[in-house]
Amino acid sequence: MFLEQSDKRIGFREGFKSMTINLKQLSKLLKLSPTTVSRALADYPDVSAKTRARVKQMAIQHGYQPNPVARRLQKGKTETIGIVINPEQNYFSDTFFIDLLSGISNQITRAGYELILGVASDEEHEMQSMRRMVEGKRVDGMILTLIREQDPRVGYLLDRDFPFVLYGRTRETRPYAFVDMDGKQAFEKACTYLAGLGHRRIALLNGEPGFMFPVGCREGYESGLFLSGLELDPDLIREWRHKDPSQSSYRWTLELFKNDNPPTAILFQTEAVNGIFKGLDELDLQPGKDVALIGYDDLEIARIHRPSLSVLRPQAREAGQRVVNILMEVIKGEDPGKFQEIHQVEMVIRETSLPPS
Amino acid sequence: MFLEQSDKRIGFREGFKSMTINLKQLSKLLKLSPTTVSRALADYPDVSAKTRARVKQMAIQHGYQPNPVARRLQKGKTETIGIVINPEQNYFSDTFFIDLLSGISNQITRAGYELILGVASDEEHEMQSMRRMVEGKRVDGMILTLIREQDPRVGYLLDRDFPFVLYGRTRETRPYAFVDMDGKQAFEKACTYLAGLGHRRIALLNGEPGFMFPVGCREGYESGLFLSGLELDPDLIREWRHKDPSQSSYRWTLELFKNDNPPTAILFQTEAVNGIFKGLDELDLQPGKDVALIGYDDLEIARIHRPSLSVLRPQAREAGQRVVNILMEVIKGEDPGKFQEIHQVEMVIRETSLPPS
DNA sequence: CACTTTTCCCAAAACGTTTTGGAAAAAGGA
DNA sequence: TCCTTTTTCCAAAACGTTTTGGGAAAAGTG
Repeated sequence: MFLEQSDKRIGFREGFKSMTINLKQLSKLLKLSPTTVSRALADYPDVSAKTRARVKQMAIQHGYQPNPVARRLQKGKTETIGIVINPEQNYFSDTFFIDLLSGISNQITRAGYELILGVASDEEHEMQSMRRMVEGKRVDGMILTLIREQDPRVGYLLDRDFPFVLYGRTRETRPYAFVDMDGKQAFEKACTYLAGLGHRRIALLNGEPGFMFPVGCREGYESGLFLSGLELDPDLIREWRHKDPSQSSYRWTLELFKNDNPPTAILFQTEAVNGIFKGLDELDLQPGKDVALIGYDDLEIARIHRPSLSVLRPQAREAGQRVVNILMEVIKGEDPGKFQEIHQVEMVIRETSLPPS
Repeated sequence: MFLEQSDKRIGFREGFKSMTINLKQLSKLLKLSPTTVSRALADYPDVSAKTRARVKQMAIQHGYQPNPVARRLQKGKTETIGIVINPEQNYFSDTFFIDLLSGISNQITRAGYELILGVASDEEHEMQSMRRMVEGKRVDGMILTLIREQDPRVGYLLDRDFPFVLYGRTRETRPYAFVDMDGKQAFEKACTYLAGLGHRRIALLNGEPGFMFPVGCREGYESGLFLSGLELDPDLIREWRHKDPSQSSYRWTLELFKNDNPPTAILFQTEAVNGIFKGLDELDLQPGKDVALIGYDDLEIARIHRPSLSVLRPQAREAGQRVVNILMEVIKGEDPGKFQEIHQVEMVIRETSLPPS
């Protein structure tokens, strides 16, 4: 059994020689038309059960897989989703992001789609990378993460009616699809929990301003204080920076305890924990004993540290899967406004959330 | 000015409406054939300078970009590179990997290619994800990372003559292309440096067995000891596990100092530093003062810790760029055996590499 | 049996490029 | 002027699918 194409290519020694069969060759083998073979494989009802079985068997035997590039051209779809990550916002130290990406990737593969990745180190390159994907017709849809309060990417995509889903939210009046964690509810829960234990001075080390996530965190924090009858003290709130989470949180921790009336508990994003530990250590304060701690994100350090860290645990993997499923609907033409999901965040109480001593 | 296609699609309200122009429409606008327009844009010499300019101007004006899917079909290339990452080997906590990915991505974009990402949580899924890319004709080449001593992926790709480049090396007799860091030389350098300071008991906390990188580390360590006239003590060598770097290194650190003749210095991969710090802390040993430390990889923690950590610093970003450049050559049909690069690793002396006290 | 319906298959077109193999027009040479 | 060479352009084919719009044969119906 030899194939037409491989004959043609004899002596064609440069590059990778594809030894795979294509539709025409397969149909010749079966003495059927390419049409019928294609339709048999796609389970169209207008091909008899017998030939369908025969076609499928032969396809498997020869390891036939339709050339995705040709299919994409014909279907007018790229079968591809784009995402742009930003290494400067050292996002990756979070297992959470890997979980998100893992959920996204699995679901995309299940749909027979591809995930293409852009890496951009600042806002301008992020936009540039996205434009290349969108205007270059390289993707059918975009996934956006690490959303800013004012995020030009969202306006850009809305303007051209291009399918996308946010992991997060932004300030934008037009309807769009998103999956977000309920940071507000999470921080409210953590805050009232600590207050319930008797803590009266609860500090918040929040994420970098300009991004949307810290906004919800702060709302939850304030609401938690309010519900517990505690007063807001601006001195107990500060933000760390993405580019040096540990350094900025370290400095702030030191400052925090210069306060006449220092806190007995801190809420923060686990990413910044190293700086806090370092600061507390320097001040001879025991984490969990002298100061209660609850972090957002269940990173490895939270589990292995002694005392182990109480955390708020977002289900990133499932969120990633939802993002993809929603994006597929939006690509099909569904109204994006219908897909706005806010996921609950679980609280995991470990050893650093005791009553004040 | 209206376009044929947009007329046809009036009322076609589902999904994203492409408002972009294609080659036929552009050539109609220019009153030229598609052939000429295509060749003008590709700078073929058989189109006059004047029309070339006219074509390019019009192309820019209408934002024409050739449809990559159509081009790929015609050219018989996917213009796409694949990579599979494994979140279980929590590789991402390393900024180093992000640097690598960043270099890879930038260079791929520069070449007009795409990077598609697979996420797989174990060896079997890694293989499966790669097979989908290769046999499904979804990529022109593969990049492999986190290489094992016996790595079935390499054999698989060699068997079908498929272009690929390793970041790392493996045990394989057939020639293949790789870019690797000189772990051996790095650890040798660190070891002789410490010995030169007067350390006589130098321990090695190595990476997970089964992977290739730790092999080089150990060779360098042993060679460093030998060059310094020190004897190898198997009690001073242990491996940590990818799935819980901190936990495993913590336990080993405690064991290590139960030794009658404990070490005065430790070589390790920075990823495992948290466990070491924790262990030393528990033993009331000061890092850098009581025990000298040199880690491999310049992570954030190494810079911000006090005392700051001396490290071996691989240039991951540049390595990533080299990987891509080499892969492009291999795809063109160059002999992979020609491309075997071993990059030097720089040593950065900070505060944890003092003479023994 | 004659007619209609259903079943099963296929030729041709289409997706949007690039490449091939000329051909017409312009320029150069005697 | 006539022939050759160079310049400039283009029609058609090709890449490998899926979809469109039938059409022939088989089955059902009276």
